[in-house]
This record gives sequence, C-alpha cells and structure tokens, in this order.
Amino acid sequence: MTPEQLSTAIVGALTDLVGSGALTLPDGPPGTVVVERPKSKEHGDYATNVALQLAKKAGMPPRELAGLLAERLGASEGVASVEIAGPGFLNIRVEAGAQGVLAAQIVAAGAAYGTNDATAGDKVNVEFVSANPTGPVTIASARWAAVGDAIARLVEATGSEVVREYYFNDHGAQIDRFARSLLARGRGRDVPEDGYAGAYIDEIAQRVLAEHPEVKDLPDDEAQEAFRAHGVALMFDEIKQTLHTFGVDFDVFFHENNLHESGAVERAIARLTELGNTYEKDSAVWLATEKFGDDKDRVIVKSDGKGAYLSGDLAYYLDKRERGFDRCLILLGADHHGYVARMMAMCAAFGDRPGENLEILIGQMVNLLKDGVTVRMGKRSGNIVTLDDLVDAIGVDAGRYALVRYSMDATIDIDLDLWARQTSDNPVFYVQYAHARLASILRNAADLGVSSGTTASFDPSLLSHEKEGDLLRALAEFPRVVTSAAQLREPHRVARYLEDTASSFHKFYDACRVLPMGDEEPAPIHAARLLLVEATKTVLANGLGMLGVSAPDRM
RNA sequence: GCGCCUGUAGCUCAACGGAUAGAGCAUCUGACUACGGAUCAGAAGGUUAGGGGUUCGAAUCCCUUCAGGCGCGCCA
Repeated sequence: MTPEQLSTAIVGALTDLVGSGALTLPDGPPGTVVVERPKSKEHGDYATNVALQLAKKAGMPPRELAGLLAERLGASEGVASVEIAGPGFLNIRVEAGAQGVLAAQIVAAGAAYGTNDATAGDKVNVEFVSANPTGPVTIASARWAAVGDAIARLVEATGSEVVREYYFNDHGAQIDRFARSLLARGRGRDVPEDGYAGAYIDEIAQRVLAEHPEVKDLPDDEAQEAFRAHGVALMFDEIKQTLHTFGVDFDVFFHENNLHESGAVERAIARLTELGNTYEKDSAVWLATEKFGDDKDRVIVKSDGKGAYLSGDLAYYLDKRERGFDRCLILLGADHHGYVARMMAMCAAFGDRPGENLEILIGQMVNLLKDGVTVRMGKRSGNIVTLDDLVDAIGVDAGRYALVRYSMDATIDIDLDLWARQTSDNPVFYVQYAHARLASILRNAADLGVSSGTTASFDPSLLSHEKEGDLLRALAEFPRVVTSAAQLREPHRVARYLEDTASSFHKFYDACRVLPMGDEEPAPIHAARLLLVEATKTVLANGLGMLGVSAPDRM
C-alpha cells in the first residue's frame, strides 16, 4: 500500500460520499489527496489532513467529515485501521502484507523505480556554469555544476527531454582583458591594470608560445589576437576536462559569437520591435521592460551602435525557443540576481510566459573557510580556489554531494580543512556506507546460497517487524521525493531523503537479522528480508545516481 | 535609498501552511565470540532574530524593526 494508492482510495471514498449525498462539495472531490508519512509513529503509518482542508467547503466540522471518511477508508483493502486525531487528521495504519509487496515491486522496477513520465513531452534546456573562459572553473561555479546537473537528472527522471547547455561567452571586454593579460605575460611584461593576475595566466601564455612558436615574432596587435584565440581554446578545453572529471557533461556548448555573426541579435530585436516593445531615445534603442515588471527600461543597442550586453541574451533566449525548448532554465549566482527582472520582462516582451518558458534559478554564494577564515576569491586578483582543488581535496562524490546537499537559497560555507580530512563528517559516507553494506549482504547471501526467491514465493506479510515497516515506508516515499525535488528544482531534497532512508536501513539492519545464522536452514523470512535488502539497495543507488554520486559496492 | 536572499540546538543545516520544530557533528551514558561498529540505543540541548497580523493551525504567508550576504551602468 503506497501513499499513491491510499490517495486514490481516499478520493474514491470522497466520491462515494458525495454520490450518496452524505457530503456536499461544490467543486467536487479533489483529484489527489496529500498523504504524508507522519513524523511521529503515534500518528500511524500514514496521515492525511483532507478533512481539515475540505471542512469549510463541505460546510461540516472537520472531525465529523473525518469520521465519515474513516468509516469508508477503514473498509478498504490493505488498511488495518483509521483513527481520527486532533482537529481532524486521519491516521492510517496499513496491513503488513499490503506494505511488504512494495519490496518486490521495487526490485522488479529496478533502475526505473522513482522515475515517472509526469513531464513527458517537455523539452527542457538547462543552462548552467557558463563561466567565461578566462580562468579555471572556480568553487563558485562548482556549485552550479553539481546542482545544475542534478536538476537535469531529476527533470529527466520525470520524463522530460533535457539538454544541458553551457553558454560560452567568447565575445566582449572580459575576453579582451584576458587576451591582453596573456600577451603581457607572454612578452614578460606585467599584466595591465584591469587584467587577470594569477599563475594560470603565465601557464597559458607559455603553452600558447610552446604550441604556436610563430606567435613570438608577431607584432603586438596580431600576437594579442593569437593569444586570444589559442588562449581561449586552451582554457575552454581545460574547463571541459574539469567538468567532465566532475561527472558533468554538456550536450551543447553555445558560442556567444554565433549570435553576433549569424544576425540573430538583429533578428531578436526586429521581433521585439514588431511586437511594439522597443523604442529609440538618446540615439539608443531601448527595450520596454518596465511595463513587464522591471525597474526601468533597458538599452539594447547603445548610442555607438554596438549591442548592449542584454542584446546577446535576447537573441540567445529566442534561439533556445526556436530550437524547440518549452522550458529554459538558467542557473545564476546571487551576484547576478539583479538581472532576473529584466530577463523575465524580456521573456514577456516576446509574448512568452515568464516562470514557465523561462525560469531563472538563483543560488547563493559559496564561501570557503581555510584555517577557519573566509577565503576571499576573485579571478582578477588571482586568488583562486578551483573545482579541481576541491576534487583533489575530497573527491568527486563528496564534492558533488556537499554542493548539492543544501538549499540553493542558503549561502554555504565549505570548510576546506574539514572536508579535506575525509572523515565521516560528510554525510555522503553514511549513505554510501549503507549501500556498500547492502551489497555486502547480497554477496554473503550468494555465498550461502540463499536467494530472495521468486516473487511467487515471496510472502510480504512476513515483513511485519516495526523496523521493516519503517524502512518500507521510507522506500515508498522515493517516487514522491523525486517528483517534488524535480518540480521545485531542489535536489537537496533527494540528498536528505537518502540520509533518512539510509538511517532507516541501519536501524532495520541492527534489529533484524537478514541471513540465516550458523547451521540454520534458510527460511521464508530470510528470503523476504533479502528482497527488502535488494529493494533498499535499488533505492539508494537510484537516488545517488540522480545526484551524480556513485553507489559503491565496497568502500 | 531601492531590490533579492538569509537569520532555526554549541556548530553545519532540514522541515508541500499541519500534530510534541527534526537530522548530522560536538558533549554525556550504553551496545560488538555471527550478515561491514564508517553502525545502533539513549540523554542533554530551542521564546524558529524581535514585534504585530491573517486562520482551525505559522519557522513557513502579510506588515514592521534589527542583523548579515549579494546586487542596483548606454560594464560585460
């Protein structure tokens, strides 16, 4: 008996009540009902607050409505008891057998358990990282790499077609500064005032010279262009490699230059003009964003005739839409939050729906603590902590998990010294350990010749121990956790869920012997528990997979 | 000055508007001659920054004060 099945049963009960005239609901019964796993066991296996929600509409005191429902629901198959509690909660207990079958269902579903097709047919573009190729991937970008990829995996798990995209900004003043810095270092001069410092600039300059010796003899202006082209290429390869090592692979690397060279920018502006949302003032072209909720209108073509920064994003957004994406997600750091209003206004100016066709997710910053002190970081200052550093220090799994475990709304402090210790302070070990332990039980079972048997021989009612029930209920929760995490774009919910489930497993393990001891003959209870072990392993592996974290069989 | 985010246990953080606000770490007390003790059982720890409001019910929504972070260019 899963929460979904209970929900269906409750809706059925409501429909019956309305049909029999015992209940009046102006809007009819709801399509689904929230069934939750109560925090306290005294509140049953599952609980629902429907009676509280519907009381007002039904014109009936909540407890009375709850009473009607309890009567109907109590007669349902698989339901052991229903109690009315507090202001009108329904506390439901489920029969062990009805709950235990879930173990077999999970094992049968395998890697598919937890996935659904709720958003099937949606084409979703997830743009993240998109750091300028003027330096290595920093720890700040690392957060978006981990979170963006996890969101992509989650959205895929709910049935959408997802493209991971990186917007490669190879056009503009930042790149000019980068090129000038390379030239300076390549010629043994100090970097310009507004240039990029940092040892990596030297390295890149030397590599460019080593790979392209002819650059050495070019005049400054030509050499600078050569440094720009080769330097950007080198930097970009490095970024791709870093992200790949981190388990993040993009489907599309979109070059900003394309937009400028293909006339896409002009086309986007023409489209907005057609829609009556641009105007000229002070010999510049403006986009009327204020009427779509922005603080003020924005320049898109400067008075010198050059496109303003926003013009590239106009064209880029239009391009994504023309490529058929229903939903465009963009992950940005909090230092770009000021950009959201104008982007949303731009979306509306195209006649699209902000929040639906365009979703901008703002994540707060990552602070680093070294020796208990916040490390101040900046590419320009050359004081950089990179994603590679993070991976070197704590590995890919711990790194990804640490970055994905927290709500994006929270700034996080990563204590490098602590994480570098690789102790079990990191909750990922707790989850991975549970998985390894599960794998170990299955190995031992194979050695002992114990098998979980076939679904036919599996007796779900044997899984009647309190800890088995707790674990089964945790496992039943997984699909809903995935769905809500995907909808809310909050992968940290999956991480928290996995920790919770791992905990339920460890408690079960402590209380319930899975394999026969000594000369004991294998009995149906061993087979049933072994199936529960397999089901748990499946859930942990699937969940970790959605976060891009490995599920090791041994540690 | 305006905008966005945050403020929850000693620390790091959870909690679709739900019941007694939960985990981990740290602290204290217990459990290993059998499936991985990287575990488990228990204790202690809170005026959810302060103050109003909305309702059956608020950490969550609204108003306000305070504190911190990040932004507010015809820069990119």
